[in-house]
Amino acid sequence: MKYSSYFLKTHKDAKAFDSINATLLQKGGFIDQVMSGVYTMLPIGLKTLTNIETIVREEMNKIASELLMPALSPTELWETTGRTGIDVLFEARGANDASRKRNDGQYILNSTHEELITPLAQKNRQSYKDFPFAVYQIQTKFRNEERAKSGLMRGREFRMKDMYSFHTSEEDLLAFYETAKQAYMNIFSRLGIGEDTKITKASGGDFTTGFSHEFQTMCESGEDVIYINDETGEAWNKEVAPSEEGFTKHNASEVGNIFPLNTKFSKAFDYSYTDASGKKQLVFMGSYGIGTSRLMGVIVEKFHDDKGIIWPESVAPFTVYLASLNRDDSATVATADAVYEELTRAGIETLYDDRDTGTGAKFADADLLGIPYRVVVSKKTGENVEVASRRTGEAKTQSLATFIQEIR
RNA sequence: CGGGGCGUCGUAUACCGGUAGUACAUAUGCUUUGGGAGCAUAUUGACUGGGUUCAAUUCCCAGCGCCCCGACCA
Repeated sequence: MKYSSYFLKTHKDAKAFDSINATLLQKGGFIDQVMSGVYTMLPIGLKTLTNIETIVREEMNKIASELLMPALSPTELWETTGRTGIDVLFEARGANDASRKRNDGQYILNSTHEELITPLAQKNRQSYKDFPFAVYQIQTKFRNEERAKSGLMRGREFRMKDMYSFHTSEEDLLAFYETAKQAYMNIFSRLGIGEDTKITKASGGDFTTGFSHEFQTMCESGEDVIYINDETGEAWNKEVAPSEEGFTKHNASEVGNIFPLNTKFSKAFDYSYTDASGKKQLVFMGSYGIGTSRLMGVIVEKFHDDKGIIWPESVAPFTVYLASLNRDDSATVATADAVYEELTRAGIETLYDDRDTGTGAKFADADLLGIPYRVVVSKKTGENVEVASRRTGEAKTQSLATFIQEIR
């Protein structure tokens, strides 16, 4: 991608927020705030988010089928489960409904999709032979948080992967639950935060008398507090309130949450399957969420320095930032063009800074945008290119062919 | 939902009861070109509604919005 034709604008003097991810992502032109807790994903931001979601999708496809449910749903579905009173729910109505004397609040902007998936599963899976199964989606969710804050870490409209599993017994549900846990850890490892992400026991809410589990990424700016047992390494959510003795406290951000729903929703929707003997039995369900846009914020919180973001290679919007210097020298420009073509042909995602700006501006953008490798072509580099690692800061001059070979 | 702060060019900010200033950005020209370049010129602004006043961007009230702290977060 050529910088000159990309819809990208960095902001040298962007406002500094207390939240690092809000500051850096806006300064780097990844996101644009529309209102409190609501952001546009700009092209380079969307590319990053898509990389995160692709990793999530690849791991989820191993255990579930992807589908896409609507953001809008009829209020009736939520009345079935009695969850219309949840104060984070957004209601929606047509702009002219009032003058047409129709009822207000006929629709809900979904904050989660148990109310939609349960009747959908019921339409399609009624025999014990059809079980177990799991479906998931990556979709935009709406929650009217009483206080949106911290950039992407707590929005009112945000991206989430939600999966739902269906079983004929609690044992089968719990077995799948463990499979999902493993899939989640695979995802967090691929995103570069595996070692810092703990599975914590948390309250099961009104779904179960047992625990639910949260995936908490240790992070200074996280809004949760977790307790890790010094001996066993077991982690607990603050709300479960273990004694503090023998535990180490960490700030953390909740990047995933899994719930054994058991029969709460199948009861509400009267969703039963027919067993081998012809009897009706209630379906057991589980739900599993990962906040993909929040993950993007958490990754920035964890990987940055005073110059900008340091994306892990797996999520970086581009692999290479090609800084073309000496744009007034046609031979050097020709070399840079050739390097760009070569990188592109090698399948390496490259942001080619072909702008006619000063060197400082290019280097500053390379650092701010957090692209893993900065490749410089200038009068100095001649037949070679200069390659600098964003993470280590180390720079070396080498042939392009060697560089391509090294990173492939 | 409680508390605090704020609302001024595209962005970040300053001043002011009577002509709103600066920086960045943008445009043009010249000079620059290995760490957010320099000079010159130009363009662009008071959240909304009400009140006080001869006069309100400034003071007061309300609404809306944003930031921060706390509570909340199935």
